[in-house]
Parts: sequence; C-alpha cells; structure tokens
Amino acid sequence: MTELHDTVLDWYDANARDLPWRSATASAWSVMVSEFMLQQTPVSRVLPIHEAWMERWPTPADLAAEPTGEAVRAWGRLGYPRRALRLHAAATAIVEQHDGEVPASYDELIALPGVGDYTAAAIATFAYGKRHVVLDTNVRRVFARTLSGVEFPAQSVNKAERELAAGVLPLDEPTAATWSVAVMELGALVCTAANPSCTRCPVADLCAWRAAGHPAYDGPPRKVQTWAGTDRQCRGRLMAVLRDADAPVHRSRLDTVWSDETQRRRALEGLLKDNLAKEVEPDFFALP
DNA sequence: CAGACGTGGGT
DNA sequence: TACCCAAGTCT
Repeated sequence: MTELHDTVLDWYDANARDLPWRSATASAWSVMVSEFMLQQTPVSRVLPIHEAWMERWPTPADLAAEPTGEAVRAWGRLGYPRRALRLHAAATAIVEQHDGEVPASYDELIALPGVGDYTAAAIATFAYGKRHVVLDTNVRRVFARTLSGVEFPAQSVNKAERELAAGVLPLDEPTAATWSVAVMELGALVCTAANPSCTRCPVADLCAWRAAGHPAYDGPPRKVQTWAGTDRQCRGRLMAVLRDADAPVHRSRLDTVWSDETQRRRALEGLLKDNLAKEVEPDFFALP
C-alpha cells in the first residue's frame, strides 16, 4: 500500500456515488445485471432500467422463466439489445448449471454468455469480494495517466498493462475490491476522457501525466464510431418498431422507418439471424 | 485483431 | 452542427 492507494481509497470513501448495485444488500444478481447494462452505457441511463429489472426479475430464475423477447422489450432503449439476449441466456445457464445462484469464480463466470474478462472480474470482485484485476475503460485511463504518464491507454489491453495493474492491486482481498471500484469511480467522475478535472483530482500530485506536463496523445488515431446511415442505425429503427408493438407487425410497417430497401432487408435478416426478432408468420415480425 | 454491434447526452 | 464518448463482447 502506497500513498496512491491511501489517497484513492480515502477519496472514494468520501465521494462514491450511492448506486443501487453498490448497496450492502445488493444481490450478486443485481451486480451482474448492472454489469451487463453498464457495458458501453452511462450510469444515468442504466439506473431506471436496472431498477425495473430487479423489481420484475429479482432472481436469475425469474428472468429465465420468461421468453427472451420480454428481456429485449424491457431492455428499452439502452442500446446493444443482444446484451438482453445474452443476459437471459446467462440466467438460463445459471439456473441449469449453478442451481440458480450467480457463480462466484472467475472461470465459471466467464463461461456464461455475454461475460468477458472485464465482467467476470467485476462480478467476482464487486459481488463476492474476490481479488481480480478489473480493467475497464476508466481504470485503464487512470493508470495510463497516473502510472504511465500518457493521456490514453493502447487500443487493447496488453500484457504489460495487465501486469502494471496487477502490480498495484492490493494483496488484501476486500481492499483489492474497494481499490478497483475506487479507481473506476475516479475515472468516471474526475479523470474523465475529454475534460479531466485535474484541479480537483486527489492524486494530481502523484500523477505521471500531470508531472510530464499533460503531453498530448500521440498514439494511433482512436476509433470513432460511424453511425448515420449504418446498418446499426437501421437495426435500431427496426427494433424500436418491434419493441413498441403489442402484436406482430407487417413488413410494410418496417418499410416506413428506413427508405433503403437493400439495407433494410439486410438489417432485418441480421436481426432474425441474431434471434432479436422472429417471423411469426409470413411477412409478420415480432420480438422473440 | 479489426470490425460489428445501439443510443442519447455533453461540448 | 458534428464529433466524442459511455463499467465490452463476440466473431
């Protein structure tokens, strides 16, 4: 434990947001649902959906008992709706293989649909207090700045970065868990991507990037997501129609939300293939 | 490993 | 207005 640890932990103790999945009484399932929803999605948009989900499906078995389409519908406009599909599939696997209890080990977690390295480490850590390196975009950015002296981390996690994070992970299990959530919170609230608030950063005096004079990012161009006119936008339009419908919709209804026929057909085929939609009878479509 | 995969708020 | 970006995973 170093001054960096003490400072970050003290800052978290005083500044942590009171989020439902951080409650002392939050179930592992609540943590798991939050982690799925938070993938690439801001906290503010997750909060109401997470609350609704926990009320409707307080256990994995409750969700697994419903059709996948109900999960997709209740996902609302969170984005990346296949996360809802994967969460439903994970709930089913938990019922069938883990007696309805969210498993606690990283290996069991990462075997679940929709659970990758980050989410497995996060659930094991935040729901069960295990000691794992938790590397999300916030943690990576904080370490890039404070420890490596650069504005942004590499495009993907490499061995050196993982070892760096492992090297500063407290040995004590519960402290390691708090450390990870504290670093994430610092990245989310202070050491942000666009406009970091160095003036109110608790570790500014210990930050290598600041010490170096905030050198500008000089790595490869960071990928920017195209959106307008893409298949993804088209898929989103089609899914919105299916979500908002209370009965199967005719193909002609889908035609109204996207003019390019070739792209519209391709997008619909993709949704059917991904099991986000189904053709209940010829030319009539609905959520699965 | 690069690209696909939603959505909306902030600047 | 455009562009950036938000607790990634899968192929």
